[in-house]
Amino acid sequence: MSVQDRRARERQQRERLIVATARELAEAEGWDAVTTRRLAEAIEYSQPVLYSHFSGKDAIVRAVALEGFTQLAATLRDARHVARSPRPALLALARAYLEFAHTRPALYNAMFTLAELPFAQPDTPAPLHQAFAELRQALAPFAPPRNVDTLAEVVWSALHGLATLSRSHRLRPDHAEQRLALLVRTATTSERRSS
Amino acid sequence: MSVQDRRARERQQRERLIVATARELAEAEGWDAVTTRRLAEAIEYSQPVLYSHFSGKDAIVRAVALEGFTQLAATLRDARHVARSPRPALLALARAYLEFAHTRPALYNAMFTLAELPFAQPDTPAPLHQAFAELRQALAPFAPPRNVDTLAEVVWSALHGLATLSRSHRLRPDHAEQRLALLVRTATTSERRSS
DNA sequence: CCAAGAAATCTAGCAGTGCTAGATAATCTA
DNA sequence: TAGATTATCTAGCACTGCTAGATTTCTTGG
Repeated sequence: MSVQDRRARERQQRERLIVATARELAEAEGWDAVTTRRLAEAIEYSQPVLYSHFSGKDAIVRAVALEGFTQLAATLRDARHVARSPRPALLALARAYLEFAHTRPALYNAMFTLAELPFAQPDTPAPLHQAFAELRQALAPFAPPRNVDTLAEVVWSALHGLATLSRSHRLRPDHAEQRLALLVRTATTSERRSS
Repeated sequence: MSVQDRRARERQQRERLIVATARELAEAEGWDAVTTRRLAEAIEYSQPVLYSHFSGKDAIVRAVALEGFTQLAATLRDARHVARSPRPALLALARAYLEFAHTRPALYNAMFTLAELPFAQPDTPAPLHQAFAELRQALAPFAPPRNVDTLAEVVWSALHGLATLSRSHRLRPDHAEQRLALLVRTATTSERRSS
């Protein structure tokens, strides 16, 4: 059985190579540059090899997106943990979110517009749930327990909207900090836990 | 000179036909179905005719998007005017925005993810400015004059985020009303004009 | 160590895409 | 009505995602 083990290991490694290469190519030249031919050439295999790992190009994008959610979750966790009190923690998390979207636009795009990954559903992949959980945690001190999820969804929507709209040049570029401050202020003052 | 006038008129009419057909095809079967061939066939002309009106497919999508912003602005204005006091007006506007995005997903997609239309810039097309102005008006009673634009940008981001995330099944489907209520509540209570 | 079987990989091609050069048809002017 | 201008189409290019069938590589029993 050792032969099959080795083969499985090599397959897995090559699969990781495909996903990593797709991500790098997208981050370097945009998703338009990620064609099956270019991707195959970059990993030094022929096109059909891609289809022995993934059902199609969509599935590759989805894999990149999933990887992105793992990274985003880690980024948010780190940001949340540097601050000690709840409000600075939320501010740091929000800032980290927007910076993630801004510095890795291709990856963010895969996560939110290219790939179709169900979220609020039973079969939600773990990384997605985890990223949302970070936001939820950061907001818990500011909402009555029953409403934390709703607040998290709204704040997440706001962050996502800020990220995408500012990316498409639809928000004033020099007011990012004001928007962030306003968002955190409203999210933390309107729904006090004690209410 | 009457001949040229008639020709210009016919050209303009055909251009409108192209844009309308593109929109209808997209709303009926999604943007993937809007290929230059199918579009040409639908307007009963050959492909190159499209390129005598538009520089490429992108420009057609952009025209559809622009038309969409005109409609959105009108929808928001109507919603805002049915209510008499500021808060119900904002609630109605927000609801109308989300309903617009929900009932016309292809059009909304063209407006916000497919087409590249600069916004917060000197050469922003009028319909875009107008749609934003409606939101601005609805929020004016709830923010100090200096911050209206910032508040409008954040609320718009939240609405856009709610629209796109719920469309990709990343928000709990049965909590749309709670999210809307929470958004309006926070937007209207945190930044009182008198502050 | 070698031949047969199995597994992995590649070559070549399909149907579709956006877009365009050059030929053809329709229209207007004199 | 002939010539010039304008409008339109046919045919094709280079690209896309994807796949059937040939080919090579590896594994294993004798």
